Amino acid sequence: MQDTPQAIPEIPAPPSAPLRFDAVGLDAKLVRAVHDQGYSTMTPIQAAALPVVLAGRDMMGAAQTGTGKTAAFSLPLLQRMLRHETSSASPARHPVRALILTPTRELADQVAQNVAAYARHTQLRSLVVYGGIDMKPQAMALRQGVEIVIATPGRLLDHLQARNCSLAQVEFVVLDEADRMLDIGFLPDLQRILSHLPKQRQTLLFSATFSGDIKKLAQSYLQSPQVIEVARPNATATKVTQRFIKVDEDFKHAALVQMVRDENLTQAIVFVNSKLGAARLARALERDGLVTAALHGDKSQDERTKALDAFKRGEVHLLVATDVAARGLDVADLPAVFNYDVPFHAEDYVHRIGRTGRAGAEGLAVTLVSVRDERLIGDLEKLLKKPVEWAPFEVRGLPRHRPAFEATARPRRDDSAAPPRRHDAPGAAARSEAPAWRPRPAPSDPFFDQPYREPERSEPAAWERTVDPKAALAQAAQLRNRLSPNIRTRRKLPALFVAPAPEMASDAPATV
DNA sequence: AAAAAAT
Repeated sequence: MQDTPQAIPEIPAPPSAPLRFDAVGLDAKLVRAVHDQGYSTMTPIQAAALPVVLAGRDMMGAAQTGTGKTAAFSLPLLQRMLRHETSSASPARHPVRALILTPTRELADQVAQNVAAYARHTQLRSLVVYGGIDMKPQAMALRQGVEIVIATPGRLLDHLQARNCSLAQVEFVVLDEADRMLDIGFLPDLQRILSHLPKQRQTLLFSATFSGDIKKLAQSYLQSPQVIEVARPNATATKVTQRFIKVDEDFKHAALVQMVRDENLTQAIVFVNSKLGAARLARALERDGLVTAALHGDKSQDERTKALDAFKRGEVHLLVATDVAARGLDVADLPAVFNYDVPFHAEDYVHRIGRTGRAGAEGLAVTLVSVRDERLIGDLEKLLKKPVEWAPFEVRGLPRHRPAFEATARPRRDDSAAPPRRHDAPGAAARSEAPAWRPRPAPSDPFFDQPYREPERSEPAAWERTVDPKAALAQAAQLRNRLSPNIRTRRKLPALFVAPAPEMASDAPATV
């Protein structure tokens, strides 16, 4: 492993005029496919990654979400594969030559669709492989022979064990959302997969976030990699308006509904931290006249697919999801994201809010912070390298519903001894003038006491290339605003109607 | 603390 790789290919400086796909030596078949998708000029990450991948270099690419990472690796990868394109029908002539791994099934599907679109005019075949669905069709397709496999780790290992495919001929590996793929939960599977691959190969890592630790770990899987960072690493998209509001845990539901109404939102993803929480919240929100769907790992794959498709078609107002939906998912024109819970890992915040404000569009990200979420805010500020700005917010009236679990909650063992819980009687709470959000004495609270300190940022190494973030964003915005690939016409939603609860008739804020 | 990914 070397620290200072030689023979660094020339990377184009941030182009003053956007670089066109037909002006960078890509095969005409690929250019045609790109044009079919409605693209003509490259985003900065695409312009930067292309020559590196074409030169056969390993690379680590960090770029904001929604800036075209998938095309950034698939196009040059396809280009390289085309040099040895074969049209033989024999499976032996169609070994798996490229492997793309993703952390969720939905993302695998999405990447596969993009790859297939870019490869449509070539002889190269691609296949997506993941769990939760019948293995047989996948096995048959693998045995027929495919050059490109897009997969989640578990099912791929299954196929390897069943000898449905060999990875001995793989020339290219891509880890999408690489930092997630390298985290402790995925690492064992990943290592087993990588052990099937030849040492001699090209490895590409992509993500919007790379923590320092992961960067170090990643080095051991890469050979003298080129690191490409477009915009500040770990940065959140600047087109997304971020709003943090303080709200009592019991009033989050009401706050969410109120904001959806006030902002006239047609759609939003609502992120929660647990699968059970997602299911409960989705159900509870239905009672407010909102069409919701839950998306989490306890659902069957069929349900997951249906939920996401319905949301993408615009038939669902609110998609209540766990972090299964945090990364990579491209929902066209999504106006807003809510963090009903503050994510456990700060990077996930970046990924979550990256679902909105994509392709240069405006987006709104609202994070609901209760007392129990507060300690996570510190981590977030460290990652964002600035203190969060609290937006003023008041819940008008009172929550219409008790938390869903109230109805079925079993009495606690020592229920008689326990002090009455406030959410047992939300109405009573207000009548007795209990505050919805209890402002705590800020000066004495250690959370607010800590002076904000700018985290140290090491200078990027000489071989790191940083593209001007402003130019990058402007370019991406301009590009994707004009062209809208893969955007299906959205069915018109019925006008958003949230039945006002009797308690909400009053505009008097519940806050004291 | 949680979620994801194989069944």
